[in-house]
Amino acid sequence: MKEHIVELIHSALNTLIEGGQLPAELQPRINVDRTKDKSHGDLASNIALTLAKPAGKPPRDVAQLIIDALPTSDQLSKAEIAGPGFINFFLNKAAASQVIKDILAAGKEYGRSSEGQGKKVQVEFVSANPTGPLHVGHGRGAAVGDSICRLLEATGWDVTAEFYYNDAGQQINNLAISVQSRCKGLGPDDESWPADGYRGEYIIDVAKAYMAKETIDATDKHVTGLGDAEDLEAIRDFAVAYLRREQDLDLKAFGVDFDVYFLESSLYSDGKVEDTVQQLIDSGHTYEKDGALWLKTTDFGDDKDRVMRKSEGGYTYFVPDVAYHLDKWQRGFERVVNEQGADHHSTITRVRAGIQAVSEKNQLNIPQGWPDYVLHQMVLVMRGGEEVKISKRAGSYVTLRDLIDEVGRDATRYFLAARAATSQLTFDIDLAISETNDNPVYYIQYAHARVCSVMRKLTENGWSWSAEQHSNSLEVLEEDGEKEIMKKLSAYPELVKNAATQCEPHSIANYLRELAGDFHSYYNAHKMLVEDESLRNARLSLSEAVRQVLANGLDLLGVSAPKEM
RNA sequence: GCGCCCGUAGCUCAGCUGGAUAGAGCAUCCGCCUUCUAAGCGGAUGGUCGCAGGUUCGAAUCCUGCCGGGCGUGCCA
Repeated sequence: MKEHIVELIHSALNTLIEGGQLPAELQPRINVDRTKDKSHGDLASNIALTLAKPAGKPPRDVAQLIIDALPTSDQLSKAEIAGPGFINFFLNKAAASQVIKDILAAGKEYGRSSEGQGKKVQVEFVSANPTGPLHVGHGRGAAVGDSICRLLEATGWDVTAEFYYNDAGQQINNLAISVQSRCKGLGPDDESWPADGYRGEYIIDVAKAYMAKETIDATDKHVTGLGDAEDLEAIRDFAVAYLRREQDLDLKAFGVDFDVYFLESSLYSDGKVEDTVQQLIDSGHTYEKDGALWLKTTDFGDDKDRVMRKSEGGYTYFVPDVAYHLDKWQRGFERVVNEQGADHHSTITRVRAGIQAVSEKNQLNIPQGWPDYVLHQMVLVMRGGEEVKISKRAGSYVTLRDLIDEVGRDATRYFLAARAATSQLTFDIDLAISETNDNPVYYIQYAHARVCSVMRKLTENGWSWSAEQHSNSLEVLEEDGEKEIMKKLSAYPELVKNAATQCEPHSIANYLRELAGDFHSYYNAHKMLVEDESLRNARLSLSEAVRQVLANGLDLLGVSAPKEM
């Protein structure tokens, strides 16, 4: 519909230019927007305002010229000047209600598009170290990342959801010695407790399982505890497998699936880290200093160079990360979205610098801004009116599992995805638990259930309705509430495209809240199951269209759409 | 010090590729269940869009400088 209006304006401008009423060199970008206020019609353009100066005429005069030159359209009832020079377009009934037919015909496909052209995109998210349970911050990453995957899939991308396990490095050593200490019966208060040890209670569970020789069935291997507190290697393997399994269970409970679990350790065992280091050296962007190997990240916009290989011989964390991303590129992902916590911000410049150094040398032509990053800000957890400090070492935790158990999967997912990633998020546990009924997600689900309920009542009354038969006589829909809903429904496909392009699932959440509100309001004011058959069927068509869009939108958030509540 | 993010109603947050009187939920107050699920609806109260400049016909939105908060700024990951 927007495109139609743009074409009309375009045509009008051409007419005016040909007629000499507007200067020929105009190359305006024609902007058409949905109006906020219904008195402004359905769609509006500011074209006359932007053309006023180059045309040398007052905006309202330009608007009048354009309106007079508009070709006739069978979809408009009128176009008028408003305010300083906006042109407001009013759709006629047939054009306005077309959206209902579109939705009923498309069903689950409504809002989906082929923008991505089937190209490969990888979304990496959560990527928690297997050193403890997933906490609320990981939950935010899971909710946002999974929604981004769903949005990209809905807009025609070939999506791979990937989880990167940092199962190598110092954190894992800390985990191993922490479990070992627990195996030996030590606690955090003991003198010989390791300085960097994890103090959380869950370490005791891991130690007990190891000593009891339990078998862990992880995604890709089975590990059995040896029960030997002296065998640090065995403890490490067991602990990692144990915690990976716990994380997998949490994610499953959260409704988040991954296509690929990538192990950092595989980059070492496959020689990719060594290979990457060699390529970086060959690129000429490295140097030795103070017994360490440095990458000249300043060649790529960093404010100082960074150590790649420490003087003691180990690599710093970003080196395997560079190797990992080169691997992603080689796997053919021309678009990669990394969803992670904002505390990882500093890695971006380094990873991109390493990628560019290798790309430059091997002429890989990796774009400078590749990969994309979506960084979510911290989640502040409130409990009992106080902030809960999240510290893995101190063992102070709000786990994702706690939230799912206490608040519910749907509400937790909605809550964590409904805010812009760039904003800090305050998750008030008391509020989420005690006022469950006021949670927006139930409000949206209830709207969906209400339509289902009406449909059930319909059959109880001996009436029937079907999308095929009753989506054609919609001209009886002329209440303000009905028009508002149709307008909102027609905005959905564009919303999905924007949300996918910008990686902003929260806009879907907000939209659904508004649509549900419009529907509840309408439902309360107008009876659906009226005696008048044509009005009844038209309203049912509208309701079913709302239900469909709510269901489609909730699916993008990974939230269920219940038939009854 | 430097980099990134944020600052909008009492609280939690939308709105930010500039547009018409700044929105929602919660909280507070007043109403609505013999009627398709009241997990709902209607109404009221509540805002110098952190501050100051600038660009523009037009700024919560863009630019600059301040102020305040968060996260980084490791030969930790």
